[in-house]
Amino acid sequence: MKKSTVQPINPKITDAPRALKRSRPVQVADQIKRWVVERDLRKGDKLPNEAAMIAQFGVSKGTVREAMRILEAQGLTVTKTGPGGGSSVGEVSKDRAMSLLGNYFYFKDLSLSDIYEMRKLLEPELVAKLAGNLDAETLSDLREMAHQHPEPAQTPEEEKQQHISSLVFHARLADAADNDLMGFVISFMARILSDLTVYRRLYATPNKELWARGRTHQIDLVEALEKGDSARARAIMLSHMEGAERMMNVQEMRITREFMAE
Amino acid sequence: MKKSTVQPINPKITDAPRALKRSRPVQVADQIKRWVVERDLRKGDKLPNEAAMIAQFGVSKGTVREAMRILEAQGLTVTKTGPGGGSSVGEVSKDRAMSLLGNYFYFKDLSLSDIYEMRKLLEPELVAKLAGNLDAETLSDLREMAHQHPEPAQTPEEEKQQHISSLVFHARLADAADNDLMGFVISFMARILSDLTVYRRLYATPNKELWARGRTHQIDLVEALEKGDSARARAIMLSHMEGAERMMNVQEMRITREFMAE
DNA sequence: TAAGATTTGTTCGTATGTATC
DNA sequence: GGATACATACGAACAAATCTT
Repeated sequence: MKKSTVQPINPKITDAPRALKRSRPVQVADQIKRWVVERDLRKGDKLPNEAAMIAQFGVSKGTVREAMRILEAQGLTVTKTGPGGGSSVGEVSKDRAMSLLGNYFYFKDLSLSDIYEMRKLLEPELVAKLAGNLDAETLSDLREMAHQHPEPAQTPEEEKQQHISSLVFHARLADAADNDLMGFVISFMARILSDLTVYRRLYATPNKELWARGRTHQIDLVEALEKGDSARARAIMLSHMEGAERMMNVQEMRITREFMAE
Repeated sequence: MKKSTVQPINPKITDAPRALKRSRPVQVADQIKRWVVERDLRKGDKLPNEAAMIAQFGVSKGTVREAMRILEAQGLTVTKTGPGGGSSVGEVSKDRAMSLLGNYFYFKDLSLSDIYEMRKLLEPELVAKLAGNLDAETLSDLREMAHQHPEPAQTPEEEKQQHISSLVFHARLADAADNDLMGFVISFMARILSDLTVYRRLYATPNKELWARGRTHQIDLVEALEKGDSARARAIMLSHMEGAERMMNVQEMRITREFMAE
């Protein structure tokens, strides 16, 4: 087990006496954030333009621009040129949130078993909840994906492609969750797995048995979901996770050595 | 259940034909990221200084500075002034990663039951794994926290403080996890809960029974962890989660209406 | 302590690009 | 197409922080 220090949970309470020197642009960015929160601005709402901010904060154009870059980089604002342009509030996209979080794990060397431990806990529960509650469109999407690869992969490239398809299948399920937090975590794991650089080692030898089992699992799962059979859906997913994990558990995995943030 | 479109999982594959106009600073920031990844630079490693980048990329000083702000905002670099200063690679802190992810959920209106659903799945498993595997220091920290509030809260303010202490207890457990992903998710949930703005409603009426139960749970849990009794640790945690959830399940929760990112 | 060197931080003026009307 | 309103980018100068001697 890991030794670690107690993490401050709520900066507003525990970080009180810190008085770090924050550069002017960061201060401005913070003020703008506060401004947005105070007025409870939402997705499309516009911020003052450059000139107004220069006047408002008493800083130069360059400083304001740096501040806006900070907010943009965090996905909080978008900026357009031209008349009627300027900056406006923009909700953080799921994709960007995953990229930003991916940067954190870039330095962490997650193991495959870490990820599969989480998947085994979350994904069976997810499908159990989904059973009987999916709309027709989602079900037909899933069914289509399940039947997408009627033949075992012939080449490593095909094998890789099939694996990614499988992860898309899981992400589609995650998107159907009404629990946004659970959906995000599951999607994030699918994305990490699909970003692996070790494809070649993991999927170098097309594996007929794995292909057959994965395909059967998906088809059976869709059926259980449609019929509203929670217990069966859960069991299928757990079995699928265990199988996939067993197949990979020898490999040491490393997160894609690539910053994922846009 | 929610309708939603299929999310592209791997931008490198699915986003191929996008050719968004990226501003100069963003392009520069991306190039620097690639540069870092290619050379596999790590935590302290230094980047070229402003002057060198200006020459390297053929852009102005302002552009380089905006690029550096982008990287800083994502937690990827740190910059210092003075001789021997400049920018260097800096691993994304857990705290910042939580803030950035918090920005995503700012717009999402997570419900309390969403969070407790996840907590019930993850935290019992966490303590089951931890049982018998904690070092003496962590155990003594936990024991101390468990005994920290010998008396029930007298005021709403005390109540709030006790609740936060309890969340610190959970975060401390999360930090002891050897699964970084699981640890992060659990810590993140603790942070969201401690950032709630609805404190007054949730903890307005000091609740003796809740206090007694929470305290007993913590003390019993530490004992089970020390003795290596996985099953008991799991059961205690599950019971604790269920109790806490039941107490709160009437309330509609909203994420702190405050951008959390630094 | 003080001076000097180095590197980022900030400002201002000007010019250019871009979208809307 | 032209005018307008905005962001984008450049370059030169000076300010501030921090290290070294």
